[in-house]
Amino acid sequence: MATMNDVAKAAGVSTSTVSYVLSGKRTISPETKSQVLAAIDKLGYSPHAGARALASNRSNVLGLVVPLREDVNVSVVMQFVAAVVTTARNFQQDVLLLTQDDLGGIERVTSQSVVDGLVMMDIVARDPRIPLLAKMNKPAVLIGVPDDAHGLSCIDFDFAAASRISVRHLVDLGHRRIALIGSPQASLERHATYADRVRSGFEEASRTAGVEFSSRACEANPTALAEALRELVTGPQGATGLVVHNEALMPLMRDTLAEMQLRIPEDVSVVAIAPTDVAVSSTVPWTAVSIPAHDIGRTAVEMVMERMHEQRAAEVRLVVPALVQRSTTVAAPGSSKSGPVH
Amino acid sequence: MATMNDVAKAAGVSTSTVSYVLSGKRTISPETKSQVLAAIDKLGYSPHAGARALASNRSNVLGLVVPLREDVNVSVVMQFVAAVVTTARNFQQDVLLLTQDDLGGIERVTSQSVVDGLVMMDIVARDPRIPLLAKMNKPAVLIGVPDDAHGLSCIDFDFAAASRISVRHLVDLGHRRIALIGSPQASLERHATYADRVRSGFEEASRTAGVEFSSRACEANPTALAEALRELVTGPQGATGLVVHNEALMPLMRDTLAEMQLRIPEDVSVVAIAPTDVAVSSTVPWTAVSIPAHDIGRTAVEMVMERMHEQRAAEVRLVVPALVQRSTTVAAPGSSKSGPVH
DNA sequence: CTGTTAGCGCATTCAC
DNA sequence: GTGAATGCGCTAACAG
Repeated sequence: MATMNDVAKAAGVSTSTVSYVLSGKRTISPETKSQVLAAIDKLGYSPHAGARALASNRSNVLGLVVPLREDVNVSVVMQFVAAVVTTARNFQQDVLLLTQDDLGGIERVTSQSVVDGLVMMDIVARDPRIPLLAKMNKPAVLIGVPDDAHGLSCIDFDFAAASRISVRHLVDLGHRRIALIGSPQASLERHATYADRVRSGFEEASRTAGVEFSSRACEANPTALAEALRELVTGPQGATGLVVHNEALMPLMRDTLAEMQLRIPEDVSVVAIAPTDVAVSSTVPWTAVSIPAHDIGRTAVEMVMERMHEQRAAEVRLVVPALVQRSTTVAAPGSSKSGPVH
Repeated sequence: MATMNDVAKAAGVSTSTVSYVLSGKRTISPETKSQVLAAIDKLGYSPHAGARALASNRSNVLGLVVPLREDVNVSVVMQFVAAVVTTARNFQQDVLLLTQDDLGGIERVTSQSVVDGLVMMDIVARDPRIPLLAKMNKPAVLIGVPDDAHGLSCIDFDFAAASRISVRHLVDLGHRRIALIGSPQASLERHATYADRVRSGFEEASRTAGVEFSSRACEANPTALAEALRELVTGPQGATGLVVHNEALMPLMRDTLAEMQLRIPEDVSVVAIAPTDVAVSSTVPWTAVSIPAHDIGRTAVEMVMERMHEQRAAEVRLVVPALVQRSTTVAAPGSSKSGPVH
């Protein structure tokens, strides 16, 4: 409840001096500085965020728009959120949470200067929030790359490339019939950018390699997975290599295949496109392309902060994927290949 | 960028009039009111949150402290978060996110008046944040009941009662050897209040009923589950009835039991203590005590808001549990009971 | 290196 | 039913 004025009086200096020891925006002699700090300590002073926001025109709060849908993987969302909050703190910023569906919220917090900038997750191809966000005069970064970013900056994992290197890995191992088990139907239908890009990357790389391929969505439950596997692996497709991009399915994958009398990797090789922890937390770790959720979240905040002060051109950053071979991929049955060829 | 003054000029009235049409704190004639609203619309005016916070001493922001641990179930956390954000909006409040480990954050946002109140999740028995929070002069509500609430209000699901009715249900069905599969070890060790209470409720009710019982923690992976089941069910304990309080295990439960040649419910009856969606989203729905995460989150916000203006006594609210029998519990093998006896 | 001072945009108390 | 004036607590430009 003590104000800066109280501190100034107690320390026998002027208000601005107190302000400046706090902000460090001009040099203060060691003596006065220590007197001010002593007074601050003595009075238990802490600055009033609202007053500061009014005078400085900066709230030190970032908005984060998170999806709270059923079909997004919550653990990945949490990783993003954790990364964003942690990074924001490094920039002395707090994080205000907005939900996907609260369209008015974006406009409100931005026009009322509740936030200094925004990070928006789970972008879809033609996202109605983007033109809205672009109008508001605050720095914003999209996690995901929409069809038209309206001049906003984007950061994303290069899902298309992730898909392509997964395909190439399988092809190099001699697999000639491969399949993609993708996100739930709902993600595809709303054209979540990651889902679209994984699929197009998969199809493109498969065609280039000249292998037989097919792909399908899959819900996150054992029944749906079993059906997908029946269609793609034991069925007419007869795939021997699988790319799986569906975090929630990973814990079910091994058991479900086992029930169908299929062994990994002897009968079917599997590449996962999944967050690092999902890929390696299994008893037998997956050959996988890791989605570095933490890095992406951190970078998103850094990009917002970069644009906060200096005017800066919009950019699209894609995080380059890397495949790590673990125990779930081997040379195709009947193939002469004993390992990847480069 | 238009200010209230601009609006006042454009409407040919004074600033205070504009303020009052916005707040509704005094009666305004229809004519002036519509002129003001027209001016607001024309100028695209929106109030500056910082200025409002300074003048009114209210930020219209609630703080929410969420756990970002490994051992908490993220989907449940998300449900709470969604409920809190949604409810907060009904009270014209935004939500600022703080993480568990950011101890200084609680103090910062509260002493700087960044937030008007706080909701804190994942309380442990002797939570170091509680004395800290109690000192700050802002309304706060704990989700969970600690040993000493330091005068703060608490809301929680009555986990002890949930556990007791689960036990009684099994006992009524004739089960004489029962077991509890609980939260991961880490939750128990840090004395998360829900984990402690589920266990004590389980043991108390088992003793009262005079049945054999045992309980143990279980990590959220198939191997750990298999080991727990070997110990509790097929091992010397020979439990025929199981209470499971570990959301992340539920998707694995059926498969793991199947691998061990155990059928539900013929060989073992299972009661789940889990969020509603987890309990019913399975192919065969569980007999369960539902954790109403949404209700709890909503109530937490309501309690904070109640304490925002009027001084109000601290209280502890416990949400009463209810068990819904579905297909995973039947009379014990060899029991004469054909159903629950009341 | 330090002090003085004029706002930042809004809420609210008085006066009418 | 309306207006004028003051202050909320802080920042930053200006003056020294």
